[in-house]
Amino acid sequence: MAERKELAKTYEPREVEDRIYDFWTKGGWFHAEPNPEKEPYTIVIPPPNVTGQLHMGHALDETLQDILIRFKRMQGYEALWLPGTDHASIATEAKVVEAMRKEGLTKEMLGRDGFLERAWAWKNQYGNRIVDQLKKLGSSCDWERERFTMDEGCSAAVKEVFVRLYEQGLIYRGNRMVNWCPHCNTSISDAEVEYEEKDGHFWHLLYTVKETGEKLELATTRPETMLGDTAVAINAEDPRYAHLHGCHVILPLLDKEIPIVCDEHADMTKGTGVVKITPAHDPNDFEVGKRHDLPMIRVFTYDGHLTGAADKAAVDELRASGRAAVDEPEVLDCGKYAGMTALEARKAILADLEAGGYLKETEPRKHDVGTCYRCHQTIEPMVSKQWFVKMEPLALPAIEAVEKGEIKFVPERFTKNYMNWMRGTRDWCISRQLWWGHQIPAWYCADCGKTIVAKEAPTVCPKCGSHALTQDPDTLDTWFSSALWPFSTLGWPNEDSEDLKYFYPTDTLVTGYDIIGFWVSRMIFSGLAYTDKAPFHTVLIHGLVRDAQGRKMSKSLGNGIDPLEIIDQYGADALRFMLATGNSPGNDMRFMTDKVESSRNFANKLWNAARFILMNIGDEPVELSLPAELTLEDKWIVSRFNSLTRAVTENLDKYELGIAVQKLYDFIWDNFCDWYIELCKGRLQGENAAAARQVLVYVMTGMLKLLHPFMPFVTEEIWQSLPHEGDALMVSPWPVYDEALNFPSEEKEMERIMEAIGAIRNRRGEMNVPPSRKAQIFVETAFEDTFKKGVPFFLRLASASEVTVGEAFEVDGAVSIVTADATIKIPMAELVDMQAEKARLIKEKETAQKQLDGVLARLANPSFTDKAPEAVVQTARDQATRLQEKIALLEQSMAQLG
RNA sequence: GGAAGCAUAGCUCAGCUGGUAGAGCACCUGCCUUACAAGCAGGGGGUCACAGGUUCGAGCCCUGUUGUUUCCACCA
Repeated sequence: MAERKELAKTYEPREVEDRIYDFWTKGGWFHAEPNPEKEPYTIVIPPPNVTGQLHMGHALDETLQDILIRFKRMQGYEALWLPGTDHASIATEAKVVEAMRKEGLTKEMLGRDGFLERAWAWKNQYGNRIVDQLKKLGSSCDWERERFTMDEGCSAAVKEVFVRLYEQGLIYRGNRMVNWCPHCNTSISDAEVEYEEKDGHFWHLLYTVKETGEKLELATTRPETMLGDTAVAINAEDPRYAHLHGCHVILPLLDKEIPIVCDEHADMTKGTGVVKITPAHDPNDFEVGKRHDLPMIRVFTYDGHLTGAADKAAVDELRASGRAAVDEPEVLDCGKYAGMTALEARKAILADLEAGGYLKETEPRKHDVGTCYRCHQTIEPMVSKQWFVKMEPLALPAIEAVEKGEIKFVPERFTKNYMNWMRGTRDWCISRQLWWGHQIPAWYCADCGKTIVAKEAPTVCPKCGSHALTQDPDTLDTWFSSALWPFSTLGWPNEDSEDLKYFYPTDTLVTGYDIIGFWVSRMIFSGLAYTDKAPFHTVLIHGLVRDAQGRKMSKSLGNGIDPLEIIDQYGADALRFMLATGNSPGNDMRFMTDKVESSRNFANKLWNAARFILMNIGDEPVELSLPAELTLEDKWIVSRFNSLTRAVTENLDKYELGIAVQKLYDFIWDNFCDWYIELCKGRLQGENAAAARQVLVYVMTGMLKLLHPFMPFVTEEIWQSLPHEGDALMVSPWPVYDEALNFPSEEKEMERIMEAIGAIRNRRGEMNVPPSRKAQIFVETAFEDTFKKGVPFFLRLASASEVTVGEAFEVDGAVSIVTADATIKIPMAELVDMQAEKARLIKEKETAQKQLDGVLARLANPSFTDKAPEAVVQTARDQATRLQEKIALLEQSMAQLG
């Protein structure tokens, strides 16, 4: 048994948390190893951005994971919580570029190697910050296994997957419509585009039909793309334009002839039914262009300016050399507009259109604009040569696995969310024009144009023998490596890895609903495709932590609350408890300081209960088992605790963490502190103190265990101070329900006494009698044995000076208090207004009568007694009996008052 | 346009497979009762958004309505 310590007067988390965390780490209890004696339980952390800072969303996510991991660890599983960080390509690169900008440096000035050196230095400087912050929360991660998405193992996995998919034809490179962010200077995937409503305009333009000379009106929100128009489209069914089939229009400003095509994309009901077609800069137009074999003309450079002579020359040269892809778009020399930004070009082009009489009208209009999820700049749809993952063959098994129940979402409704995403997903653009990330393992031969995809850099072109090979400069989407996280961190692609064999597939994935599409879905199809197994069986989805007004916490609003400040002020346990309480799975929650405060108060309550026990233990040795003889109140609390054990365990198994923690809170505060400790106080002064101490320690220890996953620090600290077996609470065995400790009849008896005490307190309160005014009480009851056992409790908890239990008493000038099991008479003549007393009894009888009528009405209904379950009917009968007894007792009291 | 969530006490939210409404905070009353005033005892306060339906019985299931939030798609 370890040495016991004195506990400070109030719980001071700041003095406890770091010390306890250190103690756990030194104990090595966070570490997991393949162990054939035990069942594994594995969670991989959703890796936070390596240069990020801990925010409330992380705090919630980590808290839930730590609760599950600590619970399973105590249950005897080999519990592994595998931590790590994500390289977060765009976010990190942007930060590094920004820092460089302040020094007057650009990426180009440093070159790729120089830039990467700085990026790694940045990562090494800030990468540990988030890890340290996770520790502050109490996260019991296996830090010996910490991983990074760009470390050697994860990089090997990335290359392996890329090469495999390429060989299977599931990765291809081509000119496709992508979302181009001119600010981040890279393509981004469809999932990374966020739509925001912005004020814009609808410009109505007039194009002249070559054959008929008539003006054709069409509307556009992006006039700056018109230089790249290669057709206008009408609907074949549209009677207004039937006569124009096969005709042409003259494109203003360029004075160029382009065809009128019939295409279903032209919607007769929208606008004038005529739509301009810019295949290189609009996703729909791209499709129209393909259907009608229209030329694609690019008018934007990749950094968002209009193209000029040099841009055109570069592509023309590529074409002349024969190395251009067949689908390489043409580039226009935009002449006077060349070099303008999209916005400048829009102004200039509109001015010229107006001057030429081509602008009919400008209509203000709100519309949704695609923006980059990182920088929120308007994205330009653009045809660009990128790498893509062919999604359909990968999505099908991923849909099936969820349909078959191999993977379950909790709550279940998020399955639909996932399915929608999976079914609707288009090919995934995975190349990014960034340097921070996994460089694409593809090399191009300068001499013959051959593409070589390999895990190792080739030295010679297998087709022509040339040595002029250059690697694709692009890197992969961050989510490409995150998708492999559940197995790349466990040793994959090495199939013989002991860790992989033992810990994979993992068990539970805990994450927010906002990244089901980004991440969860991609891990699922990746796991199925490369390991043949679903990477986890359960996805526990939680909501967002919002601010007190219900708004999303964001940097721009400045309404974010720093979890570290909350921890500093209230303690990690209070924060964790608050995040786990009063919230059902998948729902958003609001962050409110008073909720943290009340959690902090709860930690302090527990702390003081422990102080009380320690004070009473003193230097006495205490047996850790239950005493042989249990009193009524002992059996009551032990039995209640036994049920609590089952309820908490069941709810944790169902991922109902909020319900589990609520039950714990109620038991600890109400049953244990407010009742059991008070019930014990008398006994602790007497001869039977040892047994009471034993029960107190027994129940307290059990509560600490059940509460430990939620509030690890304070529970460990208390446990260490109490008599205990073993090294640490965090690795002590989880309590198990024991039928031998179930005492329903004692629970019932105790409740009779507690109800009577409550009724007395209530009456005294209503009559404003201070507790110091003790009074004699007479208990008339049919349960004499029970109430005789309760005598000491009445003395202590019901301000009784003397208690007499019997069948009937004649007491003059008494207040009558009636429960279902007893009538309590308190002679307090000087305090009693007999008229008021009588009125009160009448009112109470009326209330009881009303309730009784309701119950009797139900029982009188034959369809109720026939159809309702027997237990429900029986409850109603019992209720009726109790109410009848109560009414009888009330009548008796009224008769005595006269 | 498609889908989903939410609507319960003054506020923030629980209420798991239908059995007759709970907590925290706030409010009112009385208490420093030797673990805790970050506390103790007691109290007031709810047509469970609205309208129908199923059922012996609905906060919970079904349909519709309103308000609100979110996701996805589209918007020339």
